[in-house]
Amino acid sequence: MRRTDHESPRAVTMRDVARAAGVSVSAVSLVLNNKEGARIGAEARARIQEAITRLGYRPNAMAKDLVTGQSRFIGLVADAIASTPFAGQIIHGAQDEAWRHGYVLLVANIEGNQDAEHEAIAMLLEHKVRGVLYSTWCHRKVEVPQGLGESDCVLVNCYAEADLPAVVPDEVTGGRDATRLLLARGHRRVGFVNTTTPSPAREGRLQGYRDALEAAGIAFDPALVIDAQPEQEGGYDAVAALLEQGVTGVFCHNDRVAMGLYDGLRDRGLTVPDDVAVVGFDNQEVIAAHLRPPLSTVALPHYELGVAGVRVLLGLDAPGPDGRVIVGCPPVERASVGATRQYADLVIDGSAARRSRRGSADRPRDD
Amino acid sequence: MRRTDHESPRAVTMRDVARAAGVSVSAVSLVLNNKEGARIGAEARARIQEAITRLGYRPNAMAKDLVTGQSRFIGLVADAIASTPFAGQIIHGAQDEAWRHGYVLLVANIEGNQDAEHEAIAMLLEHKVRGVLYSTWCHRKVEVPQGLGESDCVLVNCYAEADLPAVVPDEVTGGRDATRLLLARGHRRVGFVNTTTPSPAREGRLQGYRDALEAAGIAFDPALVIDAQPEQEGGYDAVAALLEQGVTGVFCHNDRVAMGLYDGLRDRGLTVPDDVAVVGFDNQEVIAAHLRPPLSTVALPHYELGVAGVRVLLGLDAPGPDGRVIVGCPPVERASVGATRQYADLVIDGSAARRSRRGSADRPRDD
DNA sequence: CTGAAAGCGCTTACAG
DNA sequence: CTGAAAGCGCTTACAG
Repeated sequence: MRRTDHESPRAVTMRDVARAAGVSVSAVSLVLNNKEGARIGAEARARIQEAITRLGYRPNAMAKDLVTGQSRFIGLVADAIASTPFAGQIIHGAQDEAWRHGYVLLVANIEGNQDAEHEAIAMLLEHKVRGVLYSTWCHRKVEVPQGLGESDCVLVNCYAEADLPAVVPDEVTGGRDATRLLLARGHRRVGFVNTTTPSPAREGRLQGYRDALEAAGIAFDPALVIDAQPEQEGGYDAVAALLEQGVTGVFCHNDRVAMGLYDGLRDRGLTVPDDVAVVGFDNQEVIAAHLRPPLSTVALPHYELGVAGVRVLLGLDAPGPDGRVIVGCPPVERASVGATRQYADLVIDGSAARRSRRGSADRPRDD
Repeated sequence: MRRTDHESPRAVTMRDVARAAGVSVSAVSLVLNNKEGARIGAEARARIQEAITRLGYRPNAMAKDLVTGQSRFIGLVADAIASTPFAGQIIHGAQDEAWRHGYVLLVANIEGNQDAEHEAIAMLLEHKVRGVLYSTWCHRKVEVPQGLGESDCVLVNCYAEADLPAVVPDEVTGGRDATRLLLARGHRRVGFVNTTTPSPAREGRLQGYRDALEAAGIAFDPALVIDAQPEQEGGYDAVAALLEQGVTGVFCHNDRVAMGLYDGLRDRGLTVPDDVAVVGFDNQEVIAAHLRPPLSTVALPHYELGVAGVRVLLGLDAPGPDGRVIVGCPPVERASVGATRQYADLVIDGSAARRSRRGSADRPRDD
């Protein structure tokens, strides 16, 4: 078993390189950061390069940060990295964007632990992070912890009383587009299985549902809205009430609810989409893409939320006057609403999300 | 909108504290790290404390690391943080354990991007990490990238030709325990839907299945083993062949396959567990805990893999002579095998996993 | 065109 | 019991 000696013989430093190349450390620093002004002789340059590779020199990022007075860290506090893939997508987006600008992510996971949160924030602050992204896996209102005021801070997938920039998904437009997926197939009695949990998702998606109905000239019927726990069990249990109302299409608060609904319908010998068309929310791939039939849904743009969070933090994007950046939730059409008009899943890339973010910027709400 | 000034007026430093308290910086450093030998007067100590809180002083971790010559970073390279919750659980475990020892996780996500991998490793090395955990979401053999040799390195949920310590799940015992869940209910014709993908999971779980049958005195029948793609679709498609063989219980390569199997059985009017009992693998909560009926399965110990990775890296745990640390996969019993003998899910905590890791240490295999 | 020197914020012997 | 000094590995004016 190879055991790398970590009482290493001493790391190779810039001075070693300088000595090996027969130049000063300043010269090495200059070519390393290939500074414009630096006029270093071609052969000196070559000797330096050679020494660097021969000695296997690696710059010391911390020494560099120390002297330049600013670290290249961005802190990311996440509340549930282990329970859902959602936090992972935020991290992925944040990291890609941070990297693009020479920053590195310092991730602190807070699995509902208050003490860990304090510790985590202290840790980030002691590393003199450029700023911190405070993120939640589920869109909600948060109490921003103390110490965060000492640093730049952007909220991601959450918002607060405090006057902090917040990047959040566009629940209203998402709910509207989900409903439209059904209306476009001619469904007129469209049920909505909402969550029982008060949240921006609950209020926003309901608003979107109502907006879509209104735009289609369909009167809102409260009897078609069923509150249920936002899991498979909730969807399953909602089936009876929905069928009683004679719905032909159902918009579910999330994909898990839709999965339960599928089971309930099947138990009654009904099929999707012929008897009842179904649309979910979240685009949780492991479920939505693999139900029978695959589930039409609306994607939560976690990756884009992470990207946008970093951009706001670095001052590359500015939030609206209300301090919000609203990111669109792109619809993903699959077979659960009938023959798809387009067979490929809608592409969810940066440009698409950015487009929808702008498109919905005039509609900042959902709290 | 509050915009924290990041051209900050200059961070408060130890010298500021020293000046404010009327002592030397050494004195401040001493009380800050409450060094044993340090004899600082009680009142000086008090003045220092007061100055620290009044000025809101935060130590600079990077300066500290620089002078002590060792950083408190542990690097974690993950290959798919965004696609599954699995990587998140590894990160969670690694972070908890790292934190416990005063280390902080520097996470680098590699979503299948070779270039990003090189960049990421360079980044970690330049931060002079104490070592790096190279992890995959799916247990497999990997090619360890170049630069990693420059640092201590532990493989997590993967292994390599190279002579590196590897922390991996116990696929064999997992497969055996999953099969036992069915045998214990009296099933004698037990099918196994394995994956088509060659992998330690494929070979190990099959071995476990065979071991369990043998221990129960049941002859292995190759016709009962169906290879299928490891997703819902694979499970659904396997139903016909399984029923043809007259199975009464099925062990599925993973929970997603089990989910597809449920659908296939239901389409034929069969019920779980009365007509066919089902067991999965992975314990992917969002699915397993919410199927109808909830799915018995075997948990992949991602959290514990992360913990163990850090422990091996820090030299707190030693791998076996073959360089492996094998972590157990605890069975989680739910209703899909019939009335549960114990109603609560088996607890998957550190001690349990550690126990099973030891318990299976004499059984290092699966490649 | 290149080198010597100061300094980033700390810690740790070493003097007093 | 406490302070002055050197040094961690860098960068950046500033001299030659």
